[in-house]
Amino acid sequence: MPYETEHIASRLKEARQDKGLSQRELAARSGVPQSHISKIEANAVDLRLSSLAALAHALDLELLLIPRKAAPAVHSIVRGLTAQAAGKGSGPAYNLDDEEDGDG
Amino acid sequence: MPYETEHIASRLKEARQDKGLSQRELAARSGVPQSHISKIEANAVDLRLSSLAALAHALDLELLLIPRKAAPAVHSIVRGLTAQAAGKGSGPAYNLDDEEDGDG
DNA sequence: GCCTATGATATATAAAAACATATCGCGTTG
DNA sequence: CAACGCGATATGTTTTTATATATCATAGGC
Repeated sequence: MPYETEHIASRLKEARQDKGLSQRELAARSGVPQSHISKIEANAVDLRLSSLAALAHALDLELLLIPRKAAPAVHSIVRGLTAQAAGKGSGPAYNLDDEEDGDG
Repeated sequence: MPYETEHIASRLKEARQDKGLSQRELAARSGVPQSHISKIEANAVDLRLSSLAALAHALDLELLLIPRKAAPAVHSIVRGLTAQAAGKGSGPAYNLDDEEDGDG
């Protein structure tokens, strides 16, 4: 029974687009064929860990296994960094103190 | 060129042992054969994402792709939770203030 | 000693990923 | 209109995973 891998696929696509890369450019960087990247991003293939690692590397991403209960905290951290990167120099500074609060 | 997948293999083994499960017990919970789990934990196979997801689910782990620059902060979070679980009721409370320091 | 459980290894088979290569329809640009 | 780049799709081949099943050496308990 497959557990959710859709989030991996969409995360890869989102990261590629955030970096302004085309699938062909990512193929050149990662060594994974463009046609395969298309399938991967559509979650149309059960890809190998080595392919995922190659794509993650090319997109400056880290593949992690974390305790499920740490996931909310980790998502907050990541969201904070993403917002910081997006609103560079304009948004509020990242607040470590707020971390344990959690946000809706 | 393979990028590091060893950390995934060792993370899976560590989580299984932390839960006091044998490979056969994990096989029963995840649907992945014990002989395959042995290879996976030895990083002797380039496993499929669906297999990884099944194992992660059985071990209460979440598979995440995060920005590389968020990795140190995330590792701190996870270490804090792990220490908290290990030293439940006896060790010091988890200190958020210490997070940014980082430890060697 | 016997029994049980463990993790590692072996064998054979089926299914699918990975790859190379090509091409398509679509949108944009000049 | 032609050219270009995009993502999606197709084809054929090779390699590898995943599986079932069995067995091994080792360790522990009785």
